[in-house]
Amino acid sequence: MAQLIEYQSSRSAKPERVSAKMPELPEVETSLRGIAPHLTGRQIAQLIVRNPRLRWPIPADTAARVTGQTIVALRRRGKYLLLELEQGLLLLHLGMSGSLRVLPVTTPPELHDHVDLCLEDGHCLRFRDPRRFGMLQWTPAPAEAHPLLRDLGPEPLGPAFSGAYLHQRARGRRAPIKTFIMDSQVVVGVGNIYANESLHLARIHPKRAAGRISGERFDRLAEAIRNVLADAIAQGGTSLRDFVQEDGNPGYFAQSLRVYGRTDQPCPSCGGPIQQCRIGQRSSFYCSACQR
DNA sequence: CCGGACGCCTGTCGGC
DNA sequence: TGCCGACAGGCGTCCG
Repeated sequence: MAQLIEYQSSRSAKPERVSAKMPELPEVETSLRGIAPHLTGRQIAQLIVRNPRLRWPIPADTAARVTGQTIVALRRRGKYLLLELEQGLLLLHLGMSGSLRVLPVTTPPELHDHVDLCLEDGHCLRFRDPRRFGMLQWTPAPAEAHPLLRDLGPEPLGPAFSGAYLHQRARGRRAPIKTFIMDSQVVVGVGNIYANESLHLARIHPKRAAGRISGERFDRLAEAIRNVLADAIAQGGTSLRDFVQEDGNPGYFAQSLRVYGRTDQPCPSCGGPIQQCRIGQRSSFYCSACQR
């Protein structure tokens, strides 16, 4: 099956959509919803690791740790997927090129299909990750105690996240607001794409110092972040069935974008040209008329 | 404590 | 046409 949407570089003539190859929070949530019905309550028959060299190497004893265990529940924390087992949990991160599908174990693996979590029912959860920025780790620790999860900020769609919260955390911070909201200790799940989109929606300049933004504008920003993420999750619902196809679509979805990758194109609000700059080593896009 | 830079990795694309 | 450098990005880690 042809790729649904082709990737458009930031300087190309008409980039309106971007392939959802970059798992941000909505993609992870969509993955969770797609795979959970196929995994919950199932027993792990085998773990096949074809290439253990991900972000951190998959320890050699991981298969022994998880084989025979039942997957009790699946959860998401930030961009981490948590598979709760009878003993311990499996942490899974998609990095920036990871994707998950549920397939018959007989489906031949392709290049970059690094891991199969095989179930007793003849299916497997297949993890593909060309750039290998993802991770898979078993840990006996409860999620709250794990070093990678312990210091994470609140969920942007949860009750602890608000403009008042952001305002309080930003006090004294001189970092650009874009860097600030991409800090997972401040709030989880806001990657580069959605940071750009949220700031445009909230009409805040991405370079503005976080500590110099009013409470009112933080209210707007918190709402923008929630709306942008919730909309993307809602779009993802339409492609859930792709998770059980074996013909290559990883089940992600295309996202319509206001500013990301749209350098020199008209701002959707005022028609002025979208600007591009670098903030914290990341490409940033904004409208210099709308965002202050 | 804070902020900025770096490195991991591969596929894609522009330029020569 | 082929090669090569730049770029994309999450995020832990290191350094000033």
